[in-house]
Amino acid sequence: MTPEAPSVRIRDVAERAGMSPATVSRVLNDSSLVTAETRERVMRAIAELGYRPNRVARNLRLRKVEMIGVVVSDIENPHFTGMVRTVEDAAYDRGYRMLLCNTDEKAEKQRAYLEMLLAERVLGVILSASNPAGEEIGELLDLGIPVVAVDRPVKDPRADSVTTDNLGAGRIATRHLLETGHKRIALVSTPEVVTGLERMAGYEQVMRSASLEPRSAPGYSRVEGGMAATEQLLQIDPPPTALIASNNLVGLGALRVLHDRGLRVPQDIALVMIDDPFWAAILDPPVTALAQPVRKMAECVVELLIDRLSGDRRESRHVVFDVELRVRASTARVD
Amino acid sequence: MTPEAPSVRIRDVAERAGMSPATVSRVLNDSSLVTAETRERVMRAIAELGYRPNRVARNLRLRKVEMIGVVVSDIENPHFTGMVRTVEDAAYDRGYRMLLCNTDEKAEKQRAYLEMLLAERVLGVILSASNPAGEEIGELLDLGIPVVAVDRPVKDPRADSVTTDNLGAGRIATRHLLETGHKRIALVSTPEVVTGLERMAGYEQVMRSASLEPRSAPGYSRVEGGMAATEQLLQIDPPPTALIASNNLVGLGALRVLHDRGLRVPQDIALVMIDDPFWAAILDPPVTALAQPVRKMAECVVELLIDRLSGDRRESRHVVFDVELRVRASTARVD
DNA sequence: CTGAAAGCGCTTACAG
DNA sequence: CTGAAAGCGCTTACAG
Repeated sequence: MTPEAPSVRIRDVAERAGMSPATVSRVLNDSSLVTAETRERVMRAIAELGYRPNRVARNLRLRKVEMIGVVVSDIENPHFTGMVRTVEDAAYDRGYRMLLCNTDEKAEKQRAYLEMLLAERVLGVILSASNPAGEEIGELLDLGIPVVAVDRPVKDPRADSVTTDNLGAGRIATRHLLETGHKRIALVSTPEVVTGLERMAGYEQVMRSASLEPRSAPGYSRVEGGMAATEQLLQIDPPPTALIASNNLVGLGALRVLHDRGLRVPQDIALVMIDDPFWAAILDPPVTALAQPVRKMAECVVELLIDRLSGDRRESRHVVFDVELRVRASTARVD
Repeated sequence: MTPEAPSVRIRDVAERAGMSPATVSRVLNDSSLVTAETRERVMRAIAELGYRPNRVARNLRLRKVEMIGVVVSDIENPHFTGMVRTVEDAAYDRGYRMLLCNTDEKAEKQRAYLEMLLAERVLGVILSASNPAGEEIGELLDLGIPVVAVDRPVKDPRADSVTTDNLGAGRIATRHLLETGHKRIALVSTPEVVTGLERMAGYEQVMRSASLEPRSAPGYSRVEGGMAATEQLLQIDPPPTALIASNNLVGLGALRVLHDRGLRVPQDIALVMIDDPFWAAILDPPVTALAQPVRKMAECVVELLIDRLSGDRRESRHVVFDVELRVRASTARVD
């Protein structure tokens, strides 16, 4: 490695080629008004010097950055991983790059990241909010940087949003279990996120209309949390005959505990999870799941963003996707 | 949204505060040589105008960007997801941001992304190479941007690397099955990546020393590929009594096919997978796995990078981690 | 078709 | 402690 790689600049290339920086810039930007011969000379100089344009300078000059910020609360949650992947794909095709931020469900980290994205003047932000009321969201919008909320809406009405019908998901899961003959149905909830609260509300509605008492314990969106909550719910006397897991991670935790306790699924206790990660169908036993159309949602998110970037849509859009019940062995009727 | 949010600049703040831009800059950068009163006035002006510093300009001026690039081949593969997450954490703590790039195992995408990272003049790059011989790697290093290869080494000797003992993994998996009494052991391979080739080599070595014929089919690192390869291996006459899956995704694919075919695991056929994703222990049945210390590896990667950034280590380092066999039901001895 | 010049929004060495 | 000035490395409107 050379001591201090003296970055070669456009000026150096210009000198070498016997041209002005303006001309070199034109060559680099495929301007049509440049002779084939000039282009040739410039290209040669570039190659000889190993010149690499500095995009930071370009970005400053053009006052824009071909980058979008993607802020999620847990990149390890397959739900978000799938989202991120789809967004990356779509963004790449359009020449945008992705700045990925993981907030760990912390308002403070969200704040820090959004401020950074704002300072970097990214083109747009896709946000699964840890703090839906964060002021930085408004500041981004003030600066003309579009924000698309995904999975969870944000407070600022100027942001677009793409969400799923979480209330519906909670209801469908509960109804499915009622129809399978269960009455003591408990919920491993994820109450620290709105989606979890909505799912819980759906569950409680259906339970109450069936004159049943809702019971839940918080799993906090992690495998370990799901385990602890399940342990707790199994203490209830008499214990539940069915569990609803509010997301895939707490679902996995729940299943692990059921296994550890030697409980058979679905004979001793049934299980439904909201979310349908790619490994749900191959668990022991395959788990009945409420699938969110993650791909479609991500595509919708990108479209909304692109739309804002290229056009001048003024009104905000809010798209809500339905979930789909996929019945598997974990809720098979036991006669 | 205002038509064209007229970004407020440091100069505007200076005017408002009756100060020079230099002073405002000093306040922003916590320079000690500024009066409390001046600071006060500047802060007020900032608040009144809703000023947000433009980092692109700052980056240009300082000729550095507090950002590191992370390039992986498949963000959806839990192996990389865990890696990315750990790296993000460590980077965040140190004030660096992460530009995440997904190459989809395509040399062309790798090239495009590395060029972008180079143009953006990121501080450093963490790379799980799709193309270990990519020229851009050398170009980054030429520019003084450190590169740490992870999971797969790269050709340029100036890059650091953090890998696992894949040859050993292939061997251990095979030996474990031999010890469990199997002879017809087949491999669902991932030959499009070096790690896969090494694992295969380990498998073949052990098979040959036991005078057994190695048999494998390529799963190309995806669930669907794993399914196809497994179908193929089951055609062999007589069929294998045990399978080794070269990574977690093809392992999941293999298991799915075994289920679909009504084959019992391990009674009809045993399964080991290299990689131990968080859901492996709860599959049907729990799958024996070779765990890579993903967390530790990621921490090591960050350390190597930081080390290069802060110090002036000249020689490159290459760290190799061992895998750990975790025996579960999928390879239980069947008597 | 090409160049000189201005400017994107910051920071900092140099004076005072 | 504060300011004027130069400069980070580009791009482009304006002349020619």
